[in-house]
Formats: sequence, C-alpha cells, structure tokens
Amino acid sequence: MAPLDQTRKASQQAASGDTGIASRLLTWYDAHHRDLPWRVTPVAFARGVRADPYRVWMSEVMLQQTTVEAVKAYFRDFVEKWPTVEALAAAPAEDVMKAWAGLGYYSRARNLKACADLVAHKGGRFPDTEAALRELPGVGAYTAAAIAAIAFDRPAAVVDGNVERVVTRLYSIETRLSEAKPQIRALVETLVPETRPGDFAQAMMDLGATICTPKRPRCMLCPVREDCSAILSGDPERFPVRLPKDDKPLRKGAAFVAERDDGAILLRKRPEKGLLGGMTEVPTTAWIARVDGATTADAAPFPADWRRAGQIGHVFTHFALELDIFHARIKGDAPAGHFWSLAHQIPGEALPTVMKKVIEAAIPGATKKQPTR
DNA sequence: TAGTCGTGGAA
DNA sequence: TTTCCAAGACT
Repeated sequence: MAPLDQTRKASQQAASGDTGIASRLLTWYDAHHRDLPWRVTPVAFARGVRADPYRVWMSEVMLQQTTVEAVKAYFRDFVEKWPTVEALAAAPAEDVMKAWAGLGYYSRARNLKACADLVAHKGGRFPDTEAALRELPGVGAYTAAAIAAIAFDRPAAVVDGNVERVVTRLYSIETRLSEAKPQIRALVETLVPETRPGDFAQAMMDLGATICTPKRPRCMLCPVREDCSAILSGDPERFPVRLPKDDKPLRKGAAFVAERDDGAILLRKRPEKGLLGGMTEVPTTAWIARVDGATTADAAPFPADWRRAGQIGHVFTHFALELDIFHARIKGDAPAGHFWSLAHQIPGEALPTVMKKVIEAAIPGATKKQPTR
C-alpha cells in the first residue's frame, strides 16, 4: 500500500469512528502499564487525579534519549531537592549541574534551569498548549506534545522513538525513517483518541518499550497484532528502516590528576558550550585524533612529578576517547582557572562520568560517596 | 539538514 | 566483545 493510501485509510477509519487501535491499546494499558515515579496510574486518573505539569516536564526532559531505569533515581532526587518549579528557579545553576552529573547531555540541565527560571518568573504555571510549550528552552516537538497530552489532556500527537517503531511496523513503512517522519506524525494524528490522549501516548510508549521492542518483539503479547502489517511479513524487526552508521573516530589525550597532601584534587570548569558544557574536569590536553598514542607528561598544564596512572577509555555519541592518566602530588595555591576540591566534596562535584573514570584511575575511591580508603 | 551532544544496559 | 540505541533538542 502506498504511503498516502495508508494515511487515507487511517483517516477514514478515524473519521468513521473506528478507534479500534487506540481502544485496544488503552485496554491493554489499563492492565499492563508500567508504574513509574512520575506517572499517574489509569485508576487514579479515572478518579480525577491529574499529573503535576512540573513533574511531567521534569521527567520528559530527563527521558530525552535516556532510559527509564537511568532516569528514576535522578527524578526522585530532583523532585525531592526541588519540589516545585519555584524551588528549582531559586536554586543555583551549579547545584543543578551537580545533581545532573552522570545523566549525560548536559545542555538539558542548563535548559532545565533556564526553563524553570522563565516559568517561575511568569507566575509559576506551565503553558497548557503545545505551541506555547514548544517555546520553552529544551522543549522540542516531542516534549511539547508529551506535556500537552499527559499533563493537560490535550489530543497531541506524541511521536518519540517508540512511537516511530510501533507505527512503522503497524503500517510496514519502507521509507527511510529520516524521511518518513511526516508520514508517521500524520498517522499518529489519526490514531489519537478524543478521550485519554495522555494515556494513549504513554500506552504507545509502554508498548514500544515492553512489547514492540527493537529486537525480538513480543508480538504474541501485542494488543494490536491484528492491526499490524509487519507481523504478517514475519520480520517486524526490519522496521523502522535506518541507514547504516559510520564508524566512530578515536581521539586521544592525557588527563592530569593533581592531588594535595590532604586529598584535595585540582579541578577546573569546562566552557559553558560544547561537549560536557559547564561541567567540571581535571586538567587535560586537547582530545585530538592521533595514531602514535604516545602521550607524555610534557603536555601537563604545569610542571610536577607526574607519574603514569594508567589509561581509561570512554565512548561518546560520535567519537571514542582514550586518555592517558597522570598523577602527581603538589602543594600551594591553585593555578589560575583552577580550584581545589576537598576530598569530601569530590563525590558531589559536577563531574561527568568520563572524569570520574579518570580520577578513579589515579585515586581509587576518590569519587565514591562513601570512601573506602 | 546533518552534525553535535553522554551514558549505560541489553543482546 | 561489539553493536545498538533510549520518552530528542539545538544549530
């Protein structure tokens, strides 16, 4: 079936009152939904309970390109520290970065803070329309639709990676995913029910996360298998159709862990923009593509009795990194642009994971909250 | 529009 | 071990 025909057929079904897919999905969701810290259960929703827009927004930003399991602990920590958007707006940006450390994509944390400041300044209420939400920093098409649907019960077309997978399978969309997005959105719009659009969105995502998985989908358990085109072909894993990815280049460099006699470590802050923007690091060389790999202490930001302390590897989204680690004990004041972080402060610093690896390589246990040394 | 931006778990 | 990629946004 041609793409336009698929869309037209779905439109006719929706227009003629065939809400079968949404209906079956919601029934399944009532019985099999995941219980998540930011979620209002279907039973509570039926009693009139509505999600707190602040918590919905917080969870959606954290969940951008991030797994549910990784988000849970951070979400609980954030809403405990800052229960309201006003509380988050009143917090120092540094504290927010520290609390976000380890979750990745750190521009999200900056945008989170900027958005909280903006919303709090405008009275503390989040906008309740997709268009107005879309204007907030860090809120794109997906997140605006998700908040509108989940927090404000609006029939927005919520399209994330799960939904793309479910829809491309339902309709066996052969078009490359990057080009199929408009068609996918149009199809989702035809599926969104008048009632419970928020639960429908969450049901689609739960289906994608637990049944219609990227690998080995559990089609036998799927509530919409009778509606699914891909299952007939016997190879639903084929969808969505993606382009093969390029290999990641390797970059190398050296990192320098300077330790004071009392266990303090010399740190500095990265520029606000770019990779690991606004986060804290130990001094390092530039991370450049090189084949010799022979880093020496000559590259250190200042002279000291640098001793090799091993090597760590880390994989970012678009490159892999190998860092040679050097360790030295130094005395005196921190060089310009650097600061000493006391041993008990180090676990709470805004250190991205790669930097925790570096410090651990030189001083085992230094970044752990309960030092074993 | 295509590249940039983290991390960790699953297979 | 390697590969994939997760409730994407921004430029």
